[in-house]
Amino acid sequence: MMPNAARRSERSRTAILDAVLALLRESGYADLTIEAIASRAGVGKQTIYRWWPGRGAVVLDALVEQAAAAGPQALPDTGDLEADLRVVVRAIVAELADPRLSATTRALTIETLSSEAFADQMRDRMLRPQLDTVKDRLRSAREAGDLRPEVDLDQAVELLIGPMYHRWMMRTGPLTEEYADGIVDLAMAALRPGTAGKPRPGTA
Amino acid sequence: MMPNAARRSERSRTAILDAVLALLRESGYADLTIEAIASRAGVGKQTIYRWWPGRGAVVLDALVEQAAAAGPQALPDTGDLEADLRVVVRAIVAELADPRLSATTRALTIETLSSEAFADQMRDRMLRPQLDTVKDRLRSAREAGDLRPEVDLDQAVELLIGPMYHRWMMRTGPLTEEYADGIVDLAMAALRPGTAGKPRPGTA
Amino acid sequence: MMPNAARRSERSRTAILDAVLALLRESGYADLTIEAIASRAGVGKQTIYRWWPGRGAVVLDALVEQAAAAGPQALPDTGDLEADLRVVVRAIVAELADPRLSATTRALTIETLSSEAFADQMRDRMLRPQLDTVKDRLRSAREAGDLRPEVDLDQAVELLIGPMYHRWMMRTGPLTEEYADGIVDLAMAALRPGTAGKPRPGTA
Amino acid sequence: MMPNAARRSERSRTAILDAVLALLRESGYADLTIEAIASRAGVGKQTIYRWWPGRGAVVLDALVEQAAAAGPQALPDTGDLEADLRVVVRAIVAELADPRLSATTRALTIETLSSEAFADQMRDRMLRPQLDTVKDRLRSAREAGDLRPEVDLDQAVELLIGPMYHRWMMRTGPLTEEYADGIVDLAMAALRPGTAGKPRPGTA
DNA sequence: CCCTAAACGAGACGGTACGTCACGTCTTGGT
DNA sequence: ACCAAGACGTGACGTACCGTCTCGTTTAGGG
Repeated sequence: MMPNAARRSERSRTAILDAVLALLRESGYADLTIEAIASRAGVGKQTIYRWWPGRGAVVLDALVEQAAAAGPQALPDTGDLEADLRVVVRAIVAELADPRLSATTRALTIETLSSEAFADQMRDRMLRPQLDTVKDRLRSAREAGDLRPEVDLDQAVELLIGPMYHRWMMRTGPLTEEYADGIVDLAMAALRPGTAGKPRPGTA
Repeated sequence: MMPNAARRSERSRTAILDAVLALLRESGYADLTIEAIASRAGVGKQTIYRWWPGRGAVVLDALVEQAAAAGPQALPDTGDLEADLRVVVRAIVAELADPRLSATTRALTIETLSSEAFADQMRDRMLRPQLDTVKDRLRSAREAGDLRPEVDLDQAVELLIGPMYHRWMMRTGPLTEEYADGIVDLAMAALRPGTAGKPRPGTA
Repeated sequence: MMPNAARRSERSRTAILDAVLALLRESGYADLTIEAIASRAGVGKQTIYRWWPGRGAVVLDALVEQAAAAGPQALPDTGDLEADLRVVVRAIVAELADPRLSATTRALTIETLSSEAFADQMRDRMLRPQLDTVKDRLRSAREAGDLRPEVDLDQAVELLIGPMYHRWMMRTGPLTEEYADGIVDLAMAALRPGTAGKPRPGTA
Repeated sequence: MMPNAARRSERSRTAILDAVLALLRESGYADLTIEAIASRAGVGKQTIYRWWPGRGAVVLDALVEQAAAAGPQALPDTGDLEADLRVVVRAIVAELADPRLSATTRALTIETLSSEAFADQMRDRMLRPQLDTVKDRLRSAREAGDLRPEVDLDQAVELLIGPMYHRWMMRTGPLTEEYADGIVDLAMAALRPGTAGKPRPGTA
């Protein structure tokens, strides 16, 4: 019933994942059918269904593989938090602004919205590693006293990331370097210690 | 070639949009086929294809109609910016946390990611009106001196909205009232005047 | 309920019948839809349905009109039966051999096979007049003693006509002048008096 | 592009042809849709379209199969040509007179008139085998001296068959046993040797 | 000569069937 | 045994016409 993973053909596995990346690049997620993958990979459809539950899973594997091949991208830690964040945020904005590069992100997001099971996989295998690099940098900043100690690090990461993705998805504005810097400015204002976290009782 | 809108049957239009809402409620976006809509509405498929280019467009119309029927929801302006924002943000978080309510948002987001044409429609007809209510509140806050005057209002809105949507989509954490308040705290810290905008040269 | 024939638009009637003939000539019976006729004639579909029960009836009217316009074609009566028959048979074979001319016959035959009501109309309004000219010639031949008196004239006509139509429909052989003459030879052998009608009792 | 006939499912093929025959029996050719066949056969539409170009072709196969199953019907050769022909002609007339039996012939004739490709198939696979049995009998009659040697056998066959089909299609008269005998009488008069083939110069 | 009821063009409508596409499963050699 | 190849049942797609049903707009005859 369950296939024997030991006998799995590495040739097929690689051909399939390569085909997925090629087709994503060429035609976009909407035209990415299982039959197209099988045909492009020179593989039987059953060989795909044997090892993956569906389209989303194959795509995720393909992209994780791709990310792994690119090697782990570390975050600079120059001691200057704002400068370091500027680097990441600019990089992400640049990637989202490039239709070629963001096509895969688009695909993953669609699948994430379509399937809870996929969403969990996606989060743990693709997203979390990326977010954690930022989170680690913020943690070291907190230890250095560059961060208000009471802020939740996860929320802080999302404060940086969320607005960019929102603008990218909804096309509510340009994705430029100036925009990236604006994001960092706002985020730094929110995170920098100097400001009283909650001067609520009697401000005005 | 182009159908004559003057002769359009209001009965059919209404039946179709109602059917879409009913089916969305009952079965979700994945099971929402044109044939199911036509059948449920007691309408020929051609009548759908005559007036809408595809599934996404019908759904968008249905939801816009629904939103319009609910009447324009204004934002409170009590004079206390933070309190007012807390109301909206909590409301949005609550809606996203409810699987029933957020199903349609999920559908629209998928369609937005799938089609540029749809994305533009979606932005202008659904999203912008909602974002503008927040933007208006921020503008009045700026005039009241409750906002650093140099912040871009669009970026400020996205600073509030983006993180929530990101967490909702990527399931990176709980969508609770505490979380909503955390968002508002961070955003207020970023926007509140007291803080120097860019104390970059020589941080502390 | 029933339309008032007195108010009927002659312009429309003519345009419709002309459109039928034009479309039959250009595209054949299979592509002859009511919508195509209406569009070509610059007429509303309802105007067709108001005056005719269906496609077959319009086509029949169009072809009857066409035949009437061509005027009544008489059969020669030179006194030489065989020669006279040769003229008709050759003419019919020539018409059937021409794809252009036989297209309408093809259309009528299809409709005849499809609808009994149409078959009766077709027989009485198109076919009978043609067959009767042959039958009349045979009758005068009988009176002249050129025909075995006991043969049934209807069967005799069909003996001439039937084989041609069969070969035309089923494409069992060429439709040439030699073939036409062969038909006439056989038929004359069957009809000519000299032969004993039924020499059955003791022939061999 | 072309399906691999070796992998074809015999089960499906049989179910489809059986469904065609059943539906033809029950509802006639006009109601015989591909969807009805697929549904009745418990088969996907694509399985029909994979192996046949259209409705006519499936029907032809079904009827050829049916005819083959019934076994090859030979023609009697009692030595008495007229008696033997009377048997076939009466049988054909009887079949044409029965609306149930002739419905399929009607269907095939419509399709034959509609498509040249079908016409060729129809002729070679259904009609020719039937006509050849008659032709064979006539050939043996010629060798026995019961036939004028100069008559073309194909024309002779059509002389027998054509009139019947014409009367059946055009409903120009009753299809009775008397009629069948009349056909045979006329045909025998045309074919029997005693008569001079062409006494044309100087008739009498 | 005008008025009004009809017939008209246009085409939207609820349907049915079309022929195609991709799904996920099943089957058949081949290696 | 796993594989490529691809046939299979399923179901939705978007299109073409069906015959019916409004819509204004001619248009022709009876007052």
